[in-house]
Amino acid sequence: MRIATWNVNSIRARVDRVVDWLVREDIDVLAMQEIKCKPAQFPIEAFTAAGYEVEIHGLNQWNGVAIASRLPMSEVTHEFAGMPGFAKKAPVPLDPEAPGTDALGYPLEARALGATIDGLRLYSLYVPNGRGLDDPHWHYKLAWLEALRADTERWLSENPDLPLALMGDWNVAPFDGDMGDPSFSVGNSTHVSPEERAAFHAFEAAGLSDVVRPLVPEGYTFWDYTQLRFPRNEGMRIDFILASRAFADLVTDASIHRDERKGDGPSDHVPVVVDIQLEGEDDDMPMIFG
DNA sequence: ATGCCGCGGCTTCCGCGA
Repeated sequence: MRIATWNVNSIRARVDRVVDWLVREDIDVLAMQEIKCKPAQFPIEAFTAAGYEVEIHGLNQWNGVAIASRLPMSEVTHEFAGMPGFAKKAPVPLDPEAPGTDALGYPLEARALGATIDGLRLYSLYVPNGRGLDDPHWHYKLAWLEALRADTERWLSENPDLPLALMGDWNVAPFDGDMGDPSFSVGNSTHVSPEERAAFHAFEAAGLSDVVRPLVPEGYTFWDYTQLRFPRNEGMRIDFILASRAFADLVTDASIHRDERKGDGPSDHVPVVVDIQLEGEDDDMPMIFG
């Protein structure tokens, strides 16, 4: 079974590239971020024709997450408990009872989508960008990560053997080698501040691990469109698959599909893939006899 | 301090992204 995550930067602008890649790479499940549309605008027909069903969580032209799967999806959830919302200016009045708002009354954004597939609990996540170290959005980012970590800890305390994978655009470069964009300076920019890195590494204390890095130690997953960042390979590693022990034990391979940043009309992110071997699942490799 | 690119929309500029 091949599971992937990809920030597609508008599914309407990218649908042909995404579906071509799904088929070519024999992907079973794809967690997408930044679909940038509402469900009615999502080009679902192209996915259906290729044999995928799609769950979509999109509220407007910003953010938006989806999961495409060849296998049935169940227990589909939007958001997670305690997920904070955001607005540049506090809504007037702040009404926690209003639909689509958090406990303070701030509007929730479409940044998390969960589904159970073949016993695996999978999330497509789009962590807030942060914008700047003195920006309210940066505090929102930290609160959002902390709420997700608290939920993760609760899910795993209730079910320690849960095969859980949190997949997506984390907007954090956890190690110095993950940051190759010279416009970011470690300690003084978003994505590489001590606070963001601590918020990311707290998921390890909660029982998750990066299941791609041990198999793919090097490589970026994002390159800015401007300033020749891709040809100069000045990118960042910010897209991750963090998984519970039960999920990590199933992983047989992983890859970062750097070539998807090439050619006409690429996303600024590339897909990150894990291969897993489920109990009783036929190995995808052909058996060689004799 | 801004544009560089690319996206979407109450579109011909602006907000946002990382």
